[in-house]
Amino acid sequence: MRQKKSCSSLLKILADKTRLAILEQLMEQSKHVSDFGAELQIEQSLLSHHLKILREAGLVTSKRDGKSVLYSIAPEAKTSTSKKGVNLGCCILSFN
Amino acid sequence: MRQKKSCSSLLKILADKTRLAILEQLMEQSKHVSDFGAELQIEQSLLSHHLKILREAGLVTSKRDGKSVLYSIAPEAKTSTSKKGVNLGCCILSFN
DNA sequence: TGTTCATATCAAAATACATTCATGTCAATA
DNA sequence: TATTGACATGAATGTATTTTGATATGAACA
Repeated sequence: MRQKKSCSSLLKILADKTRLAILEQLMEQSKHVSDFGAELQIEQSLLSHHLKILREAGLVTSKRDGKSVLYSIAPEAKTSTSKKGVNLGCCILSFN
Repeated sequence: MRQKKSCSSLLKILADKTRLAILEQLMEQSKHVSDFGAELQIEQSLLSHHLKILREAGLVTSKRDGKSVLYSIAPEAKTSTSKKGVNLGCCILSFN
């Protein structure tokens, strides 16, 4: 996480249709950028832009894998519970 | 709740410094509008605007009480757990 | 090394959201 | 019933965020 963020600004990062969908997919499993496409149906550059926001907030990590890049939920953002969730530090979100 | 909202738009409602502070205060106890003032330090009309957004999202309820209006966390937004939290329907937020 | 595939970046345009200010409503009470 | 206190509303403005489109980078491979 580049800099300490307030809880409201962390929530702002989740408060977007696309980014929430990305996180939901990543909670299932790590994915390459091109794998998001099908469900998200957005432009490549927009997807990349949203991934950057998630990366800079420390919610996801990326790792080059040949020509592609593999994205995962950041370890610090993972929840201890078995339910799907995101740990923002200031609060924990649990999805149904 | 006036209309069904997506999870991201519900999160958007929490993703604001002022509204989050309002909810945090209401998680402690119900309050009259004038009681928020001290900690929030915002104009009366702005506070009122934010309360309206929370009301229309179904997160808080209001009830006239003489000259004042009493605000509370909406029953449906309450969490069953003892910890401080908000139930958005699509997900539950738990604060530390 | 030149080309292609996969992804990232940048700046501009579009859209959405927060804030302000003026005014309106509603209940209490003089 | 006129006034005041407490809050709500609406329109205009300011500010932030999202989206687009053009271009750049980096790895693989011919």
